[in-house]
Amino acid sequence: MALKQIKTQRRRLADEVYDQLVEAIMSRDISAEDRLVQEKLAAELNISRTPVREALMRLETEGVLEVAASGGFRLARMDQAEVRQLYQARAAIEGQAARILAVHAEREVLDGLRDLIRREENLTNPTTRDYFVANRRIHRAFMVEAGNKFLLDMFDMIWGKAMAFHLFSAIENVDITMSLGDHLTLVDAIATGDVTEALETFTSHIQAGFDLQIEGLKEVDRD
Amino acid sequence: MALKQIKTQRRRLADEVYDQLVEAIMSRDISAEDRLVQEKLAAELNISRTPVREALMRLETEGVLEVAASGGFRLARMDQAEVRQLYQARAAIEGQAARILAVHAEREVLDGLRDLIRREENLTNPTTRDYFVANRRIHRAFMVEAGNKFLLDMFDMIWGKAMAFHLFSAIENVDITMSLGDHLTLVDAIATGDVTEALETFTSHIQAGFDLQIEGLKEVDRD
DNA sequence: TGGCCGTGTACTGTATACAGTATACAGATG
DNA sequence: CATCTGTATACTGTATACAGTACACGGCCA
Repeated sequence: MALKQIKTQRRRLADEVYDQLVEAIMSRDISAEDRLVQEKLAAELNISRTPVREALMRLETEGVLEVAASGGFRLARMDQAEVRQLYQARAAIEGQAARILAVHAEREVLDGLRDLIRREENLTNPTTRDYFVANRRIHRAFMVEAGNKFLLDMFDMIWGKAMAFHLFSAIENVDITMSLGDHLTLVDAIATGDVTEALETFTSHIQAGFDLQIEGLKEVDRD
Repeated sequence: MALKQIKTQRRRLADEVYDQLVEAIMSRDISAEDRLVQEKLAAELNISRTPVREALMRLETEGVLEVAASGGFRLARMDQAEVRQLYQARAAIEGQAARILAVHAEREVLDGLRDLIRREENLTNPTTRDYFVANRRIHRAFMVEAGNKFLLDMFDMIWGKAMAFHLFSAIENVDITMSLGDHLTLVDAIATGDVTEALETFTSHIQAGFDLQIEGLKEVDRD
């Protein structure tokens, strides 16, 4: 008898609030101007302030939110210098994962990655958000296979921030298909087993994403 | 009239609790067997459970604590595989900082780092903890100079975990002086301006730390 | 004596109450 | 009319109260 363990994962209300906030941020229901106030949110969700407070503070330590001048929280802002830093950090994390994979990855793992990429990139008429989600899934798959939980944590943290700023998603104004298809070459680079090759390929893929990003930001500024 | 700005840094009780817990963990006042219970801690500190709870949960998300089976929190455990992963992550972060520094660092910055290293390494009869603190200060200085706040955050997170496990401190049973003096060569590697050279030097320095660590863990196990 | 079951207890999560603080606004004063 | 000051209020941080849950322990039965 092999029953599946009932996930007794302690599910706290704060987690629920957290998820809802993330969802709301991603779908732009929460804009940069909105002020998030504990009491108001609590009333809206029909729960007490305590779990709301916890979720907000968590998002704050993650750098997604920041305390507004006159109380409450606001979406954190990121200038171009910080965006560059975020991409640098991303390169560090994902580059390391690539190195690990180049040394350890077996054929089946790589094939699995290829399958996933083909599936995820098969988007019909995708929105920016669809692209962001697919892109994240693909990149995250590499991290998971690298099998380092700390790197994975950091990946999630970075992409969490990116989510808040609608980054890494190749802005609406730029042709996002440019980046698609490129992911398979990442797998190829790993398959060579050459650590430097893998690192370089990942780094330049991410660099290309950064360039797209900057391009997109410029377009937005032009409005 | 130039009055000094009163530090309006919102200081929450939770921060105070957090600091005290970190301090207690570092000085081994909290051992792996201890169970941290909100109510007890609150009573001991003579405050309410709320800020205690916040501090504990923060340490949990940072991976320093974990929920104990029968309620309360306990120091998280780390097996050798995880230690290896932590060092891998460390190499990713600090290696990237080294690359950045190799490209950008000016002479004065490097001289400043050399000064700091000489000061910090000048330990008379150091305890393991002294060594840990000095080591962290040195490595953190590199990160600060690299000027990437995300990498710095991750550095702090990694070393926070390390603190909880008394890692990175070159275990008592191993000659810690082996690692001292090595730090100056890190600066030299950066000074060459060669990105690969800088990365390699940092990586192998960290690798050496890992080897020492494993050595130390074996010694402990032998008891 | 060993296993099982019910009850007590210890601890958590959530709600609410209270007090302090910073901001905003209105009124006063030159 | 502009600037300063006092007061209201909006929001937070902390304390406390309440209810649910999971574990442990002791008693009961085989």
